[in-house]
Amino acid sequence: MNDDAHSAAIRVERPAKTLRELALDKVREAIVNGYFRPGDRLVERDLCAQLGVSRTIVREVLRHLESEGLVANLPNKGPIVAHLNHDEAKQIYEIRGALEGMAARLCAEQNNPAIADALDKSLEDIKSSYRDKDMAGVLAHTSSFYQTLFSMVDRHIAWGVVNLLTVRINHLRSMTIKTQNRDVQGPAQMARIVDAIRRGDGEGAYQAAMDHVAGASAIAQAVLSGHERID
Amino acid sequence: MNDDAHSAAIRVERPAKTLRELALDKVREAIVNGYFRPGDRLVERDLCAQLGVSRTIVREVLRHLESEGLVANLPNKGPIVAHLNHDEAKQIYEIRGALEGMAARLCAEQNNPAIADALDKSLEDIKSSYRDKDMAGVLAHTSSFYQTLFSMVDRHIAWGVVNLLTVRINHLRSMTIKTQNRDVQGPAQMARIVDAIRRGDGEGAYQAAMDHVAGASAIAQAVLSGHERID
DNA sequence: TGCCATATTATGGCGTACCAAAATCTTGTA
DNA sequence: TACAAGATTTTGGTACGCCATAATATGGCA
Repeated sequence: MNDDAHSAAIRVERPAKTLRELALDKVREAIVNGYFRPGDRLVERDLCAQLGVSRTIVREVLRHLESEGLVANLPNKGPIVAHLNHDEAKQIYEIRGALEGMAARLCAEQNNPAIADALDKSLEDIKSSYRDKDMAGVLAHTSSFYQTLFSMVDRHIAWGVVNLLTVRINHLRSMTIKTQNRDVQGPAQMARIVDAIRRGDGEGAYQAAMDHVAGASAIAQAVLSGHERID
Repeated sequence: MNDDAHSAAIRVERPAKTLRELALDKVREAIVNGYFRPGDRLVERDLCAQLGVSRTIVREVLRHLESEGLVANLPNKGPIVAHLNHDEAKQIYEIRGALEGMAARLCAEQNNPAIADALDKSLEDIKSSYRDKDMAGVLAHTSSFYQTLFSMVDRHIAWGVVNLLTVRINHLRSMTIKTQNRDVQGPAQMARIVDAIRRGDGEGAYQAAMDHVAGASAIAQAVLSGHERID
C-alpha cells in the first residue's frame, strides 16, 4: 500500500478489472439509471449480445446482482429486474437511518475537528452542485458525505451495507433531491449533523442523521404514491 | 437475501431447488462450519469434483459467496475463504446491535402480546437446548428468536441484512455460546428484551437488545484474542 | 556447485457448443 | 370457434477448449 503512489507513475495501464467486473458495473448501471425498468426480463443471450460477452460472464453477473437484490429470479422463467414497493423502500430508508445515525454518533464521540471539517467540505460541494443544478453531482457528493461519516470512524462494513441498500433506491434518490425545497432543506439537515458532531453531541448527531433520512423517506413515499405503478 | 419459508407451508414438495442453490448451500455450509478454513484456497476444478457439478455452477456459487463476503478473490490467485479479523467482527456485532435494537423497539411499540408470547416460545426452546447441550439447537433457536423479532414487525430486509452478516461470524457464535455462564446470561438478557416488549417499553427493549449483542461481542473479542491467529 | 534462464504445471478468465425441461407461442384441424 | 399438437424460446446445466499468468521445476552454463 505504500508503493502505489510510486508505481502509479510507472504503470501505464490499469490491468486490474476483469471483463466480468466491467460487465457487472455496466448492467448495474443500466438497472440503476433506468435503462432496464423493474419487471423487465433479463434474457441471458440478449445480454450476451448487448454486452458483447459470453454467457458465462452474463450468468455470473446475474447471480451477483441477484444476491445484491437488484435482480429477482423467477423459477423456470429467469431473471427480471427486481421491483421495489414502497414498503421495502421505507425499510431501506429506516435501516439507513439506524446505521447513519450510529455512524454520526460515533463521529461526534471522537471529538476530532477534522471530521466536521471534512464533512463541511462535502456539504459545500453538495450546495455548489445544487446551485449548478448538477443533480448527478448532488448524489455523488451526498454519497461522499456519508462515506466520510463511516470511514472516519472505520466502519467500512456498515458503509458497505448502506451502499448495497442505496443502489436499490437510487432512482428514488434522484427524484427526492429534485423536489421543491430539497436544495435548502437537505443541506440544512446535514449541517445540523455536522454541527452536532463538532459540538461532540452524540445524541444530537444521531437524531439529526435520523431526521435527514426520515425526510428523504417521506419524500420518497410521496413520490411513489404519486407515481402509481402498473406492475 | 432470497425468498424463504413463506410458501413452504403450501407447497408439498420442493424439487424446485436448482442444482446451483443446492451447491451454494453446501459450500456455504462447508465454510460456515469450518470444513473450509479462512485462507483456504477454493480451487474451481477441485470444487467441481467434490460437489459433482460443472465449473459453471461452481463459478456462480463462488461469485455469490464473494458478494456475501464469505469468499475473497485475490487477483491472479483466485478465491479463498475470507478471513475475519476482530475489528470486522466487532463491526458486525455493532450493526446487529443497531438493527436488532431497532426491531426490538418496534416490537415493543406494537403493544401486541402475541409478539412477546412467540418470543417466549423461542426462548424456552433455547433454554431447553442448553439443558440438552444441543449447541446446534441453541444457534437455530436463537436465530429463530431474532427472526421472530424482525418478522413480527415486517422488517424482512433488515432481517436479510442481519442474516447476511451473521453467517460471517457463525464460527464465533458457536464459540460464544459455549463459554462459561452463557447458558444463563444469554437467556437472561433475552428475557429482558421480551419483558420490555411485553411492557411496551420501546427504549428498554432497544437497550436490552443492544446489551445482549454487546455481551456476545465482548465474548467474541475475548475468544479471538485468546486464540492466536496467523493472518 | 550455484545461479539464472527456460520449460512445465496449475489455475483462473473466457468462450462455444450442446442437451433437457419448462414455458409460451403457432398452427392445423375438428 | 375451440382445442390439442407441435414449434419456438429460454433457462438450467454440462462439457470442453483456449489463453494468460503465476508458481514451480528443470536444466544448462559459468
